[in-house]
Amino acid sequence: MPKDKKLKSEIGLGMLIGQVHRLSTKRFVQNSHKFGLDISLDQWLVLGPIWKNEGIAQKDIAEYCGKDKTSVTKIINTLEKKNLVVRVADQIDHRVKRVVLSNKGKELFLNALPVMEETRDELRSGISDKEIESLITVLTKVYRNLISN
Amino acid sequence: MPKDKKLKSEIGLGMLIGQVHRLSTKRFVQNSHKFGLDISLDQWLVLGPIWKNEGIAQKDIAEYCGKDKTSVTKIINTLEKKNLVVRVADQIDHRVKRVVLSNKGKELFLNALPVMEETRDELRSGISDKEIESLITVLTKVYRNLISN
DNA sequence: AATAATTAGTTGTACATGCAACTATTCAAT
DNA sequence: ATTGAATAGTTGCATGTACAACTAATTATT
Repeated sequence: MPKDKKLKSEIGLGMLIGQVHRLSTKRFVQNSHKFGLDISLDQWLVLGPIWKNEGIAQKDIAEYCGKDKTSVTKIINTLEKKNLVVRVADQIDHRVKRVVLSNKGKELFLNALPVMEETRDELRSGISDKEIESLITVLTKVYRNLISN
Repeated sequence: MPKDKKLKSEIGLGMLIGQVHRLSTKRFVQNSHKFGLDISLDQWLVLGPIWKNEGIAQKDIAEYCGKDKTSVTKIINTLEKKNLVVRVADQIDHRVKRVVLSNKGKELFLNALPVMEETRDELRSGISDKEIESLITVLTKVYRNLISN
């Protein structure tokens, strides 16, 4: 029996989004293993803003990723345990901690780019740019409905 | 600064899906509190097939919800702690456990229907049926790309 | 300057997911 | 009938999220 049997009957939108989210994070990890790496999608997402903005504060990482500050704290704990990033206390404002990539972190980030691309291509396989665009457009509307608390 | 500032710049599709997923599960819980209930979206999702099919086996719940069997085990643990469901060993096949709603569980399920509807309406606010339909169509294609292991 | 409010980050708890390894039961093969 | 494979479910571990309560540092108020 095909795995998508249930899909033929009505799957709620919320459930569909949940499935796609879960499966795509899973696929990313699997692909990272295929490339000999070991990084989760969320770790990658947190690494991104640090790459783009060396010494970014955790608060800004959270905003950038749309994650809770506690989630960011814990993901950075993990990244620090893996020696991918380092926390540096801000000299002026002693509350903020600035996060910097180690050499290992930089290397991993670059090596993970193809993982991202492959996962992206797999997701979009057989789907036209136009469809993806409309998907993003509507999903963005849903997103806007949700962020207005 | 508006919360959706970052959206103006390019947000990856994967990230967008993650945000929508996280925010909608959050919203569901918030709405359940507004209705004086205390249930998570995933607990609700697991309750659904049990409602439709009294005495369903955990394996079938997992398939129905698209969840891992271990996730189902743990969610049912939670539901059982809350006295919403009961596990009953199958008389014929001693491996399978059949799950049944308690009266409290049935009551909660019915009371949570409006929570579902409200959350659904909030998600879809200002979005046409046609757009939602196209969203589901494309998202289903992505889903199909992902389930083919 | 002293008090109060805000802000950045952490910690603990509860919940959800995925993987691997495990138990127990049933089914298949010879 | 016995051995071996498959199946249903559980457990332990690592990861991620949300909320509340907390610390420490900064800013605002008076």
